[in-house]
Amino acid sequence: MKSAAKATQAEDSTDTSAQLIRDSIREAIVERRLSPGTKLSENDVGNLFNVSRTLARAALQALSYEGLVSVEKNRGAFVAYPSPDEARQIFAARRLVEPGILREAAARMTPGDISQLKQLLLEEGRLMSERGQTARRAEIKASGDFHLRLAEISGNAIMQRFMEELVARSSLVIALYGQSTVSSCGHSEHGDIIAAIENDELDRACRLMLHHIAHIEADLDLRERKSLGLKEAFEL
Amino acid sequence: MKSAAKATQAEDSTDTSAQLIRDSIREAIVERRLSPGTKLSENDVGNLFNVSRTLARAALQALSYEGLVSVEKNRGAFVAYPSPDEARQIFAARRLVEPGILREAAARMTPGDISQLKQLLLEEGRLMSERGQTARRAEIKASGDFHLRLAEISGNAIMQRFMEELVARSSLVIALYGQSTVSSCGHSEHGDIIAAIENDELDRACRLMLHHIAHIEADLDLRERKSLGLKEAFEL
DNA sequence: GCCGATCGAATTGTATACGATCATTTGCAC
DNA sequence: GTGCAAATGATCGTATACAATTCGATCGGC
Repeated sequence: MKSAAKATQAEDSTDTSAQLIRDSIREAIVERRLSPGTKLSENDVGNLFNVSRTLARAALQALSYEGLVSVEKNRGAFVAYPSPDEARQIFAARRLVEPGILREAAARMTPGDISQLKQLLLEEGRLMSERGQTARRAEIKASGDFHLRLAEISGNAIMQRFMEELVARSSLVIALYGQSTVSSCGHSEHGDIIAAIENDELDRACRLMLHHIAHIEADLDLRERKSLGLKEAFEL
Repeated sequence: MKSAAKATQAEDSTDTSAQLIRDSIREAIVERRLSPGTKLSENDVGNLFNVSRTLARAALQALSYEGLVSVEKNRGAFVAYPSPDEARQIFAARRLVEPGILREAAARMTPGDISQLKQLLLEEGRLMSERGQTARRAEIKASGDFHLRLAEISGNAIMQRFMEELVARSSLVIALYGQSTVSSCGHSEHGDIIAAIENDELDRACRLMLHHIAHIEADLDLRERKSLGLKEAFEL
């Protein structure tokens, strides 16, 4: 069902265990079951997935390359804790590439793609009205999947992988700096973008996308949060 | 001197050996000392760098993530052999991101940056007029460095890393499908772009960049080259 | 009582070992 | 001589073992 799994499966089903572990951990990070800063010990990861440290380590290194975990020499791997500056760069990158992806996707979009995107929106809306942790997590992922699906439709595997990285890291940023309890994306904005595409208003769709990204970013409080483990924690 | 080394060094000098090996191999690929399809056995790589297979493997996996080598399950790692379709995607991605990077870079560019870029062009021109393998290799790298330097000036580390991947993979594509003996980039076009930036003609600079990329791509012969190890090789 | 040094447990860095898979070649039948 | 099958060699996948480093705790000094 999810695109990543489908792609790798179609490839050659040549998934080494390390990649499965990597995907599992990434999913956990994106769904915010793992918080930024959480230590990911090689032993613990290995035990959790019943493999040796070798594979756990490989998975962590791969995640490090995606920017989702940071490995510090001789100290271990941690779920990434993006700095405000990194956060800004992530969203700057999204502003830079998503309009272009949207244009490409719109050019190649079939009626089937559109109805599939609409169904994604429906699902997203359904999850929004639901209560509970699992619904919340599914909603987070669904809102990201909208952007990923566009990248997939654009037909450029390289941009697709890049967007996967950006969406995942965005989730981390939102987990860290997001303010409003309402989760990641303004849901209606996704619908507006689709509508604009359907009406062949490509420029408007791109503007909407930029506004959408700006809207997400505006909900962040990107101030340096020093350790906060000092007196400030009690001065309130 | 080169940006990658500087960045990692400034970071924390926390370079594990695997990363050094990865960088060495990447450099060899970009400079086309390693041809597409060359087998990179874990044993050979390990022996070459006097490390165990563990580290060699880690380096190869990292390169695989960058798309520079392809690892085939139970068969080994090979210098990537991008298909024509992949090649098109690489250049499509560059057309998509480089104008945006250029805009960002122009907005932040200092006089020092400009003179540094000009110096890069000078060096590039000098190498072009020189003869010999080493000059050719240096020229290839220098022409890529122009694009990388722009990404660096843009101040977005994420886009910078992405461009590093795109430039490296472009080098592979050119090695495979390039026709004209004259190496990768039309040198003068780099100068034109700088000139446009200096004159605050940002739109023109972006157009020039797009033309430049198109120009590189136009020099490719992106036809499927089936194995070619059959009778076709002698039918000529 | 508080601060710094030393020791120990835990964790990572790297190497080696063993089982599994794939490519090649040898040998046999036809 | 040709084609298929089994054995052989090389290479990869994964686990385990040992060395190096870090973090925390205990102990001694002030």
